[in-house]
Amino acid sequence: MSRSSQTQVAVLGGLSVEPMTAYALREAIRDVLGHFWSESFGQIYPTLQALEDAGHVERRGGARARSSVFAITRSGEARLIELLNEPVQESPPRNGLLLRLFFGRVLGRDRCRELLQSARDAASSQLAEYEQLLAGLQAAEGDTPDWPFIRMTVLAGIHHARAAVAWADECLDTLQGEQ
Amino acid sequence: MSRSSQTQVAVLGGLSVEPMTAYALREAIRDVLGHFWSESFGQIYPTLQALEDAGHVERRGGARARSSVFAITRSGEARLIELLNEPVQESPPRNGLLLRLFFGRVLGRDRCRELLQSARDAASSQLAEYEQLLAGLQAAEGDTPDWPFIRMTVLAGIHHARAAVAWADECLDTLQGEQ
DNA sequence: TGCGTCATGTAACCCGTTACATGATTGT
DNA sequence: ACAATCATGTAACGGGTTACATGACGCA
Repeated sequence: MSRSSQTQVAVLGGLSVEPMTAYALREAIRDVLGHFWSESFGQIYPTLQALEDAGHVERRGGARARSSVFAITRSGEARLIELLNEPVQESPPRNGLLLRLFFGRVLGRDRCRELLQSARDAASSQLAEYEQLLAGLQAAEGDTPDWPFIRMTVLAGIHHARAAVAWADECLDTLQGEQ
Repeated sequence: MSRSSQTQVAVLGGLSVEPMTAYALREAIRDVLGHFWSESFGQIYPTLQALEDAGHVERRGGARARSSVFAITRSGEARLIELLNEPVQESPPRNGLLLRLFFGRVLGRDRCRELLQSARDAASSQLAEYEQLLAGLQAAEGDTPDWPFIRMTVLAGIHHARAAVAWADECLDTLQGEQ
């Protein structure tokens, strides 16, 4: 049951690290989970409201304060565990780059080469970014109990980026011929 | 300009291969582009209607026939090229598996291991599937001008699946310790 | 005095899926 | 005759983004 609110996972998870305002929560999600998750204000505020109504989070600093800090409650922690245990549901695939390449005959070889090259460049610089991030986080969080799990998410980015670079190179090779 | 209708690319692209009914188009998209793209009936029918109104496709077999075949027109081909040349816009990331792993401390080591193992299994069998698909397509389409481009999309799947397996293995290693 | 950032929310909109209603064709 | 599949569409709904409206606080 429970209507898919994966948003609740991000929100409750964020608050499980430390209490914060909705605004700070959004920044945390953007900055920390940004590589594999995103939420907008339009989702966060209503979700927090719903979670408060359900008693899963509590508002500190006055119900009508200009700046209210939210904290996760006991029942919120239980709810988070429940949600984390629900089966992972992935969204239908929609890869604009592959869609374009598939119709490459129509698009033209040159334009395909350009697309591949810029995909390669993007993946390559992202790879460098992730590697730096990993080193930085290792220094900052290396001792916390969260570290092994944080590391996994960055590793996923690294593996993915490496694969993208190798793929683009292989494709560029096959398009190398004249004409 | 032009509101993002990536759906139009899939539809016009499909019809650029050969004329077909809306129903067949949906099957083609599911079976052929399925690894990286998806469209539902609720998208395809209105899109075809809009494209017909714009003169980009034409309906053959009677306007009110029970089974009308759509064909791309000259202006539709131009439109397709135009759309293919628009910048690739990717949707915001939303990876449910990484979201769960990130909060692995809350989820628990055992459950994380399970998630990783089933992700590994899925990727591994997908890899085998892609490799078989590549061989099959090579035999069937190896001589067509579309082949190099079709191949690229399958290669992307292969690289991605291999990376997923390697990543899951690496993560499982770090979680191997007792406790 | 005024700018930038922190902060809270809402409303409009868009994209897309699911479910439903309907009926023709084909094979057994 | 009937079941399965081909075929066409629509309506309801849900999830999510963007843009907008509003205002406090700190600082230069």
